[in-house]
Amino acid sequence: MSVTPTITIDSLSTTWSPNSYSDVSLVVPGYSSRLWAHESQPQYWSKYQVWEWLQQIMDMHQIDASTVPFQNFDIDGRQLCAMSYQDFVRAAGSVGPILFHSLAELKWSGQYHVEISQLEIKPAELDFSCTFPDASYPPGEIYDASFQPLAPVASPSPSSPDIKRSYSRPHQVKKHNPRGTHLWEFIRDILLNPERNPGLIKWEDRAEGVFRFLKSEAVAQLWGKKKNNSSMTYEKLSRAMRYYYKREILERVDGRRLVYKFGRNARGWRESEK
DNA sequence: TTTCCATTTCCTGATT
DNA sequence: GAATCAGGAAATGGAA
Repeated sequence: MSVTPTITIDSLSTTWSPNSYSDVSLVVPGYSSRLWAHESQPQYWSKYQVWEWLQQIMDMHQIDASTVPFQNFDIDGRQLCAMSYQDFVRAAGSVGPILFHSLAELKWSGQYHVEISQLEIKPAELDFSCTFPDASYPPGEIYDASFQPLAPVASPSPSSPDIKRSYSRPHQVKKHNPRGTHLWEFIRDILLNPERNPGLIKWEDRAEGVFRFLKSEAVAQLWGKKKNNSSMTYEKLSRAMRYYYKREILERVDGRRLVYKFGRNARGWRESEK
C-alpha cells in the first residue's frame, strides 16, 4: 500500500514547534551529529533516500524494522513531504509520529518553512492503539522500552516540560530489549536491506530462512561498531549466534560453515511478514 | 542494591 | 594448520 496524502505538512499548523518539544536530539543523544547526511532537502529525495532515512530513524530509535511496513514508503521525497501526520500514523502505526516529527525537523533545519501553527488534529484523533503486530515478536522478546513515541502534534502545549509524560506509551510497545537491537535482528535487517551492506550476508534459501555469511569478519566488525566494541570478532559473534539455538531464534544447519537458519522464534524475516 | 538478560570473553576440543 | 563450529563457564554492562 502506498499512502495517498491528504493534508500536507506544509499546510498543517499547530502549537507544536519543532524547535521546542520535538527536538529529537533531546531524545536521542547524537542525533544532531548524525542528523541526516543528505544535503538535499527531503522533498528532493529519491525513493532510496526515503528508505535510508527510514532505516536511520529505525536505528536511532532502536525500533525493530519489521514493525514498519517499508512498502508503505515506496515513495519519493516529494510524496513523503506531502504526507500528513495521519498519513504517517496510517502508514507506520505507532512509529508514524516519530517519522512525522523527524521529517518536520529536517524540513525546518533545511530552511523549509513549515507553517504548523494552525493544525487541527486533536490527540483523540490519533490512533495510538495501532499495533505492533504481537506475532512479530517471539515470546519473551520485547520491544525497546526506551522507545517513546513523540507526543501528538496538537495540545497540550509542546513547550510544557511535561510533554513527554503526558502521553502514555502505546500498550503494544513491549518492555525490555534494553540495549537496543538484538544481534539476530541486526543480522535479519542486513538480510532485508542488502543494498545497505552488499555482500556481507546472503540468503541461501529465502523461504526457509537459511542464510550464509559471506564476509563474517566484516559483519562482526559492523556489529562491534553498533555495540561500540572494536574488539568484536566473528568468533565471538558466532558464540552469541549459537546461544540462539536454545531459544529457537536460530536453528542449526549441520555440515555447512557460516550458514544459519532462522528458527520459529525469529520474526520479521519472512516475505509474508514484511 | 540486586536481579535479570543478552551478550562478551575465554576456553577446550572437534570438525572441515 | 587455519578457520570454523560447539558449548561450558564466567564476566560484563544496561535496565528494571
